[in-house]
Amino acid sequence: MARGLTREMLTSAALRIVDNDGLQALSMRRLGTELGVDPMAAYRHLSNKGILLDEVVAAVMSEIDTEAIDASRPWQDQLRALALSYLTALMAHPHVAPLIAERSLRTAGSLRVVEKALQIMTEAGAQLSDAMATIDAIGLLSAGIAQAASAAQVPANGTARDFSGLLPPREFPLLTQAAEAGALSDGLADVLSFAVDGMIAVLEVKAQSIRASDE
Amino acid sequence: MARGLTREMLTSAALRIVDNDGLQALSMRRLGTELGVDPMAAYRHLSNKGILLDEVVAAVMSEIDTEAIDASRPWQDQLRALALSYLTALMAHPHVAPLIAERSLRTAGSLRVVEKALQIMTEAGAQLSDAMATIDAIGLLSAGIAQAASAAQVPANGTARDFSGLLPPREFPLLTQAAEAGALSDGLADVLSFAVDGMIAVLEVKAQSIRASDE
DNA sequence: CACTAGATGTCTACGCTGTAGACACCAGTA
DNA sequence: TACTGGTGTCTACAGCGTAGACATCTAGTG
Repeated sequence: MARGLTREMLTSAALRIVDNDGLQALSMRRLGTELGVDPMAAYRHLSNKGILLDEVVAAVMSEIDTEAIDASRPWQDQLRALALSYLTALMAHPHVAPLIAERSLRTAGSLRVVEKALQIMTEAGAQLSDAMATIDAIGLLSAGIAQAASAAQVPANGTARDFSGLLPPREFPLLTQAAEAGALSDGLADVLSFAVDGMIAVLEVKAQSIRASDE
Repeated sequence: MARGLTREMLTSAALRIVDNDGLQALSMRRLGTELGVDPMAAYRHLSNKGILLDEVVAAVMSEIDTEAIDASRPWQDQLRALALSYLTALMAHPHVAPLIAERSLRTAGSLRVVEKALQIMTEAGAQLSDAMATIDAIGLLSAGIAQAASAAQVPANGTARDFSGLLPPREFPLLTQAAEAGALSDGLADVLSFAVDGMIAVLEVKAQSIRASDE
């Protein structure tokens, strides 16, 4: 009867399944098999599958390392580091990304990170609403990037991706050029830093103008 | 026997179902019911459900209005307008957003938009890789925003969202403040324009420095 | 020590899903 | 008129999440 089933065992087994075989592979039956236990056993610890998914999201979120950010560095670097930590955690479990995007980006587990980011930016003189926008953008972008990475890995049952060879150069000259330069599928991660740099630029300008009007 | 079933009828019925009742409501059986036809009839026109979903994505993409962009305006405005068109199309069908995020952001239907955006930015002196990054960011952010909007509408089967009343102010002072200011759930759409403005700023600076080194 | 109450794992079963395969019919061509 | 290919229908299968009954093991109480 294997009396020792716990929420943590279920969560980590679930995460293992998702990491190895993708999100669609995570069924309650598969989860049971993975732990050598009846599928229904999970329901003694988790009232439904949704809760299990929340738990998986929380597990990934808990891997984000906020302590590694050096508070002595300029706020711009801190923000960049935080964004990178976030993306890194997600990219470690790309198949979880759809869950993160779907189940709100601010589930309990990520509150810690959000608070940290707010702190960095407001101390730098940013307005709360701008800081929130920046955070949302970082979260959404990271989730999107990870999701794209996940989708690229899984064949995704009969969908026609990868038209690399077959896009008509007449109609799409620039796209063709970009594809040939490899700018399409590569460097999706650069998108985040590009966007973050952009938002930092805006925050800098705004903070400066506020400081100027204060004097 | 209703001899007149077409791919378009199936696609538009599917989109109607998704818009009204969410993505999880779209089953082949439901699709059949919607059209007063046997569930299996759809398989005469679409080899599997994945193709149907691709078709739905394409339908939404086709609603993006690239012609409405005024070429006489400065490129910054054009880019902003394009981003807004993209988001608007997605927000018209928020429940489709997960599909768009999952099935690559550059399915056939959106190539047109991507090419247009590339054109705007390269004519303004941007490098192709930077332009691609900007486009990816716009696409991912729009999809993320729409997805968040979709998730907020659907109760999402037993997940604990909306901790508005119950987040401990001691631990999360800034978050609490932001929540009280309503900066959390409102204005997700502002996130896109904030990020776009940021990336425009970066593109401007880069273009300027390139022009300077040319002389 | 005996007994009980609760927690936990197991089993069966229901209605849902996508879709394979056989069948029935109808339109157009030879 | 006979046939052929396209289309809609029907049945069936394996898989899903999970409700509800049952069995068993553990801890606490007298």
